Order: sequence, then structure tokens, then C-alpha cells
Amino acid sequence: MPLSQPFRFHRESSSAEGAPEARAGSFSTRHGIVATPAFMPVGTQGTVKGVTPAQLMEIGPQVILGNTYHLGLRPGDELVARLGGLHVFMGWHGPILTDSGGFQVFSLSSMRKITEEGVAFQSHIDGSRHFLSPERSMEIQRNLGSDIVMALDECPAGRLERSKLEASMARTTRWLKRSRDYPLAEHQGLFAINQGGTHLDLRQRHLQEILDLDAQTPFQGFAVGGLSVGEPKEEMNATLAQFVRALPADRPRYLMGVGTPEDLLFGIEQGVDLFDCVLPTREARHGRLLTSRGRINIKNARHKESAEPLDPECSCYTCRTFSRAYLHHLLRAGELLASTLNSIHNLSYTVGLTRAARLALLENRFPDFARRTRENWQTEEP
RNA sequence: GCCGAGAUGGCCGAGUGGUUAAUGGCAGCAGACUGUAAAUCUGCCACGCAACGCGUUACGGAGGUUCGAAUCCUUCUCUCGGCA
Repeated sequence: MPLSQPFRFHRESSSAEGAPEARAGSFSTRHGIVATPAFMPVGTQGTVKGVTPAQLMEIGPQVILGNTYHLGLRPGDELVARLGGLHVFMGWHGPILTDSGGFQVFSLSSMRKITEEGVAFQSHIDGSRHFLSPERSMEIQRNLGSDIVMALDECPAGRLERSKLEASMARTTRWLKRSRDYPLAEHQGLFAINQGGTHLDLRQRHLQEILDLDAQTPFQGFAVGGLSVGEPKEEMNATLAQFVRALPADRPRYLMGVGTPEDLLFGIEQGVDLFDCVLPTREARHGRLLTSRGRINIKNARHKESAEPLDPECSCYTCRTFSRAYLHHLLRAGELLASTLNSIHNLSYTVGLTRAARLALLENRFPDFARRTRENWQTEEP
């Protein structure tokens, strides 16, 4: 059965001026305390692409992700279970959150068919046929042994027409009930996922359905899904501004798939505790790097001879050790180390941003922090 | 010296009379990426303009055949292989 006690969320900060919903807090899992706000790096296939757990440890994320669909398909959840669970298998002993496969319903839409029972997938690896139901998603996640388990949802494309969105939402609620009724391991906590696109009334209706289920058996946290999937940024922000505060305050709130620095800051201001995103690692591999003075593309010719560190204000291994010219060279040369060093930096920057926001909240200087952080992004670095 | 093969845009390399300013790849110059089918994808990449169009110069050099040539002919230069 799921935990009878929710991950109790302790709010640790008082209300910040101009951003009353923003909050610093924490909750405990078997594999460690999660201090929020927190950015969670994505490690879909049992690895945060390009970085070792030791390097990750130095970066210091509170939680990392794994993926149900991908790990269930390869190497297989039962194998991972036999080998001691995902923590042992991948050598990461901090908290792990596993996504349910709901996003793959969206991103692999050409290879699946949704029915009430679940989702029939054709493997993106070899074309073989698989079926992901809420129960199967829970089974995989139980085998993986993650700390935070996501309910299987249908992640609809942004801008889906309202009637289809409503049908999808209703199914996600029915799937949520089935996810909830599936027995997880004792240490695992189930998060519910709210859908509804950018329609506030649909979001609220869906939340009410979730809270009705929550009243019977509490969920351990609440996620906002189905954003940053193609809808205009203003619509996403408007939705967050109005909706996040409606989520129960006594448990973690998780905004799924969001990860630009601007979006993180905005989300924190709306009261979001957890974020995850592939962007920092993917962009790192492509040379797009975040710095305190703006974004840069390290591939650009202007960095070819720069002896400067990537970001003089950053203390990550990459910035402590290497010049821009070297990072430029590695990426140009197609060296694997480019991915590693760039990922270390972008993750440090992103995780560091949420950590700094947390500190600012705890020290009652969040508005100033937010203002200064935004100022830094206004100019693309010279 | 003789015989053979070949010289194409920064490099490699298609193309053997006409939708060819010239396929591809690489290099180069930029851009995109938000619960990862992404070490991926996209655009540009002869020169000049009053530029989604026009002009000029281009397939080793020179000359020729033809309405029309990178593509055919002659010759020169160079490169590679073989024989001396």
C-alpha cells in the first residue's frame, strides 16, 4: 500500500514581498531529505546523460529522475529489481523520482494507441509491442524502487481542443485512481498529476477530482503536467499564476518538464517546489550554456581563443578548471568530454539557481534575488 | 622518355552535350531545443547588387566544335600508377 503518511512538506520560509506564494521547504524520503525549491536533473535511462554520479554529487541535486517507459523497455524493470533496484543499479543513492511514461504518451505519439485500459506502444527501439497501463506503470516503478512515483497520466499536446482535452483529463483521473490502488513499496510515495492545458477551469475541475481521491488515500505530492508542450509561454505563465496556489500547500508541488532559468524563477514565485527538465543537459550537449551574464553558444567563433572561464561567478568543476577556448575546442572536435563538462556546468547553474532561490527565501531577500537574477538575463553576453 | 588514369567550388567527391551557380559529405558561419527516440535537428555557405529577383565570373590553362559544353575535339601544364 502507499504510504499512509504523506511526505510531509515543511514550509521553512515566510512570505516574500511581491511573491507571497514562493516558499522554501523540505520533505523526507528514505534516500534523503529534499530541500526545495529544487531542480531535478533528468536521467531517463538510468543516467543523467554525460555525468557520473560522483560528478552529480558535487553538483548537488536533491532528486534525480528516471523513466518508467524507457527503463521498463530496456534493461527491464525486473532485471533492475534483481540487481538491487535503480539506486544500486545506477550508483545514485539520493532520492529518485520516476516518471510514469505519461510523457512518452505525448512524445512518442506516433507509435502508440490509447485505450481506456492503457497505452499500446510500439517500442522505439525495435518496434516490438508493449502495453503500459496504470498498473503496469506502477509495477515498473515499484521494481525500480524510486522514492517518488508518478501516476500514469495522458500528457496531451498543448493547444489541444477543449473537448478532447476534457476527455483526456477524465481518463487521467480514472487512471489516477487505478495507480493509487496499486500497492507500491513501503518507502515509495505517489504523486498525482493535474492536467487541463491552459484552461483554468479545467485545471480546477481536474484538481477537485484529484482531491476527492486524495480524501480517501492521500497522495504524497501534486504535479502540474501538460505545460511547456507547445503552448505559448504567456498562456503557460498565466495558468501557473492562477493555478499553483490552488494546490494543497502541505505537500510538494511539482511543475513537470519546466526548466529555463526564467521559467524556474517564475514557477518558484508561484509556489512551485520541484522542477525537472532535460534542457540543461540537452542544451549543454549542443553548446548552449547558461552563465550569470546571459546565455552563450560555446561553439561560436568568438570563443575560440578565450582564456576566460565559462562563467567567472560559477564555482563548478568546469568553470574552476577550463577556459572557454578549451570547451569550444572539445565541442568542435566532437569530444565526449564536451558533453560532460558542459552538462556539469549547466546543471550546476540550474540546480544552483533553485538553491540560491531557496537561500534567498530563507534569508528574507527573495525579491532582491529575483530582481537581480532577471537583470542578469536581460542582456545576451557581449 | 613511353603507356595508362586523372585534374570540379576551403577539402573530399558526384555529375559525361541542355530543367547545372553545379548532388553529397566534411570543414566553416549561425540558429533551435522545456516530465530525453535528441553527442540531434534546421538555415546559410562563388562574387556583386536598387537581393524571395537580377547581373557577373566559374568545373587545371589556351583554343575549337555546337543554337548550347564541367561534359566532345586539339594542345599545353600538372598529379598519380606501371614500364624503362
